[in-house]
Amino acid sequence: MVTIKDIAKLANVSRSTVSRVLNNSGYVSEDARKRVEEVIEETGYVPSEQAKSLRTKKTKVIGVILPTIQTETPSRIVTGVGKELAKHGYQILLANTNLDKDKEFEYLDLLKVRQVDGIILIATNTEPELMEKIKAINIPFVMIGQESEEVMYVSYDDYQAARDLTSFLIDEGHEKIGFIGVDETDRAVGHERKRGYLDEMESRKLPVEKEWMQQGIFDIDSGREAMKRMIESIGERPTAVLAVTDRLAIGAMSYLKQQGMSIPDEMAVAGFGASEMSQYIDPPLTTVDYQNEQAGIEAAKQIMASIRSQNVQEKVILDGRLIIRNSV
Amino acid sequence: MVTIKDIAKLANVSRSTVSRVLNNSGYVSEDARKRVEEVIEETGYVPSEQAKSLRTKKTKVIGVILPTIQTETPSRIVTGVGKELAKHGYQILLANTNLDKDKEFEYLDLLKVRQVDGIILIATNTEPELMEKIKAINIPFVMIGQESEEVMYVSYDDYQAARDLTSFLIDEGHEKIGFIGVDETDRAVGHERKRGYLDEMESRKLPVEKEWMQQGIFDIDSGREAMKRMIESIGERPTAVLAVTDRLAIGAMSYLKQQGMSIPDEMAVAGFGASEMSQYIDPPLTTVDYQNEQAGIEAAKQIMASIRSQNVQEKVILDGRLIIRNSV
DNA sequence: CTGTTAGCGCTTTCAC
DNA sequence: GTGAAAGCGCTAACAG
Repeated sequence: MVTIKDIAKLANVSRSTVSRVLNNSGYVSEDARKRVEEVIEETGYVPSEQAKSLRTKKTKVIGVILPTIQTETPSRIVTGVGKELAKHGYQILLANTNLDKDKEFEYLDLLKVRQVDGIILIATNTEPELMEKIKAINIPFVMIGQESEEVMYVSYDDYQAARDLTSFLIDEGHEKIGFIGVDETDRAVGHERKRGYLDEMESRKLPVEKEWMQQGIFDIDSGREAMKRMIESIGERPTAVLAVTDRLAIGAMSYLKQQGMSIPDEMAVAGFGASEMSQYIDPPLTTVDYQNEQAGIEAAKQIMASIRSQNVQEKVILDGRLIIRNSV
Repeated sequence: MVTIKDIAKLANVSRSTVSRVLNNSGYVSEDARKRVEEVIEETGYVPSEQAKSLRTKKTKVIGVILPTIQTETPSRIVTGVGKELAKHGYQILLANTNLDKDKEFEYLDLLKVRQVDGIILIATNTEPELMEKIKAINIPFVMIGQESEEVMYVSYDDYQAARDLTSFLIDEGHEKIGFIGVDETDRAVGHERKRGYLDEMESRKLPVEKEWMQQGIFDIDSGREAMKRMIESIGERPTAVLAVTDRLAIGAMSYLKQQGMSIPDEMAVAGFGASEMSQYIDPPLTTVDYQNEQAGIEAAKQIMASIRSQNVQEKVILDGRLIIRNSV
């Protein structure tokens, strides 16, 4: 391996001088600079990031903790983060919890040990212990997808989007509207979207039956199951259903179609997330586009600003954009 | 920041002794060990991976180069790689080319500079210059998804899977079978799957019309377009179509349904990849499951073996498993 | 069993 | 303008 020492020797200068031309810092005579550059060229030398960061305390690596890489939202976010970071010569160290919450804690430690310059967490919850831990870690940090007073974050306006979508359903003539949610420990998806739905229903003076509110987890099958429970319940049947993710909505549609019900005539369906499939499923799904990639870009920008201790925005809240298709 | 020096001082031993208890190497008296461990506990000290790897030349990081993180195959592979690597205390440094082939070269260099202990490439091609570069980089390396005599790889038996699927279609009574492929620079997906299809057709003495062979790129829309071209061509229409990815197949189905054609009665459709949507689309898609996560695990195992210079398998070829559903 | 010493590859004063 | 020297945090002979 060729090191700065070799270059110095070959160019007949000291290591300091080589370092200077490498970093464009301090004075270097044209002559010396030329010699050094030539030798670098010839040898194909590249300085070791290793050694550099031991000295400078900067690794140019950002740790990204995420719950899974197998669904579209986090994938898009990571893509955005990666694109923005690449512009600054930073890279992503991946920490995939595979939905194991304990690992969020573990990875926080691990990333600290690895001396990453910053951490981005694609969050599924905002449990106090987690927030505590993050503050204790004391590394530039940005959370994506959830809100908390304690940390910097990029989030979506889940409440408003849910209200808008519910409002749209009502405007289309629906009065009995069902809801498929998820656990409320996920504040953004579980709590806020539900709150938006409920508030909008209430402000329009529309009743909500208990059986119309079902809960799933994040997969397609649980959407099926939730829809099944809603349909099989005895009371009045809703004419539309709002699912808090596209996957749940797709599961719901799958069940409805299997039962021979027509969408949207017998049951309108809407989701969240603008998944790729939402436009190819039959009928195409009405949903909310959250610009996930943009969220990733914003988070990366924030963390870069934070690292450079520039003026940092404590929070960025992105809007959802309603995409109206034939499922309603 | 608390360093080994601090621990040494506080525990009244030398840095070497601290290092010894840290790494469980060499002899350390019970007494000293206890003192050191206590101090470590109290201070919450964790050794810097930075410094360690400068010394040991091991970073415990594996670079993963991939074309995109937004489709299921690479996501599943990365999940597998991550799981296996985590067992060994290794992490993934992500290098997402966003389908820009030039970046494969750039990232190879970048990962080298970062001194990663190994590189895994989720490959879309096996161009000679790329293979050259990889060998020049001289870091433990495993390629996934493509084959090459030059490097270690984990791949799928694309040829056989394509033959099997074609054979299945024929067994179901189809004689006129169309094909939606991709560019053959992607040897595995473009070339081998096509070869499997053609060989099987030939061995069964079935003709293949030129118009039955269409080409798309990797997205759903291009599947639609390809199907459209096939349907609109003048000659005889096939009764079944084989698409080399599920997304292409889903695009094709989307077009067929839009045209009011019934699947599988008027046109049977089959894909590759066992995408999640394949089971929820209507009708559920016949496809080939490639155990992508397993491929990631295998690749990680190989690279770990290679790093530890244990006996390494030069190649691992995984089978595809036919999943028969109602689209045929 | 333990400490001393040297050094990984680089940056950064501080003199000259 | 340039070099010498120190040091980032750690490991690994080597000597005792």
